[in-house]
Amino acid sequence: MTNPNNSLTSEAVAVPLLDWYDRHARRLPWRAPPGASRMDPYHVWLSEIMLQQTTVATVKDYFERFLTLWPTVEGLASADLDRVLTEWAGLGYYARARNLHKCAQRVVEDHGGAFPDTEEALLNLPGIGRYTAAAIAAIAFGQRAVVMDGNIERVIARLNTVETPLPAAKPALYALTDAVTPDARAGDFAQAMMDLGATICTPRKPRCMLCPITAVCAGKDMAETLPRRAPKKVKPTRTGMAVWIENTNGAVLLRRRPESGLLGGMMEVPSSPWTEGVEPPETEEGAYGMPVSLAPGSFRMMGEIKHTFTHFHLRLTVARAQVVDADLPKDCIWCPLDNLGDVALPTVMRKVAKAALL
DNA sequence: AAACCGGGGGC
DNA sequence: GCCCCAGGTTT
Repeated sequence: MTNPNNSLTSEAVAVPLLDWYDRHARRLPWRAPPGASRMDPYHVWLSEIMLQQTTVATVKDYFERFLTLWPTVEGLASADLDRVLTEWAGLGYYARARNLHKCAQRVVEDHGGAFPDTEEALLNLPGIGRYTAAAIAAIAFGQRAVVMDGNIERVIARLNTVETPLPAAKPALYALTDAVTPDARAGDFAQAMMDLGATICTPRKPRCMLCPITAVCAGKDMAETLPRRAPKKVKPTRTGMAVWIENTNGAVLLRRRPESGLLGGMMEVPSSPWTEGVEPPETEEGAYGMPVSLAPGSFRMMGEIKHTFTHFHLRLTVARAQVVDADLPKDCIWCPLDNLGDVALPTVMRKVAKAALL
C-alpha cells in the first residue's frame, strides 16, 4: 500500500514502536508472556469482546471470572444465557453478552469448537465486526491484518496531522494504518498502537515526551487537538420514578426487561415510563401500576438517582413501599435481599437499590 | 444515522 | 463530586 503523504514507512514507525512494546508491554491476563506460545483464540476473542467500548482496568476482573467459570468455548456455549448476563452485569452494552453467548454456540456447532482463522469467517460470527475480526486474525493467528480502533485512529491522525474530522476521515486513517502495519508481528503492532493510545497518546494531555515515535510524529505540537470530530449532539433528560417494593420475607420485587433494546434482558426495579421534559414524579401517582396492593402508609420517597445512557440522561426518583398482596406476572420475581448480588442488575438499578436501602 | 452503558480523567 | 468523554457492532 502506498503511503498517502509519502513520508511515514512501516519501518520508521513499527521498529521503534515494537521495541518500546517489548520493553514496556503491560502484563495482561489475555496476553502471552514474551516468547511464550501463541494465545488461545478463545481467550483473545473473549478479551476483545469485553474490550469493545470498555477500558482495560474494568475488563481484567471480568475476564478472569469468565475463564474460571467457563474455561472453554464449549463450556460457555452450554451455559445459561441468564447466567452469562448476570456475570456480565456492570460491563454495559448487554447486547455484547447476548452475542458472546450466541457466538460461542456458533463456534461449537459450525466450527467444531475451534475459532475460524480468517477475517472473513470471523466477520460472519455474531458480535464480531471489522475491528474484532482483524484483531483476532492478527493476535491469535499471526496474520497480517489492518487493525483499526479508536486508539489507533487517534495515534494515526496525530502521526500524520490528519485534520479532516471523524467520521469522514476514517477511510484515510485506514489507508494510513495499512501503510505502517508491518508484515511480521502485526498482532503485536496493533496491541502496541493501542497501548500507546491508552497510556501515552491519550485523548487529552498526551505525554509526547515519553512517546517512542515522537521523532516521526508530524502532529506532536498539536496532538491534543487531533483527531477532529464532528460536533456532538446534546442529550435530552428523561425522568421517572422507581418503586422498591418489599414483601414480609425480606425480598424485593424485580422485573425482567424485554429481550431487545435498552438494558435488554436485564432485571430492573419496576418504574414509571421514562419521559422527556417533565419534572421527576414525587407522589404515588407517578409509580408504575404493578399488579400489587401496597400497605397503607408504607409508601415513602427515598431520594433521586442520576444515570447517563448513550443518548439520554436519566433522573429517577426512588420510592419504597411494603406489599400486602400481589399476583405477579411471569417476568417478575421476588428476590431475597441477600441474593441481589446474584441477579443481572445493571448499574443504574444498583444505584436505585442503594438509594432505596439507605 | 441512531441505538447501545459504564468507568475514568480532568477540573 | 460533577461533568465530559471515548469507544465497536448492529440495524
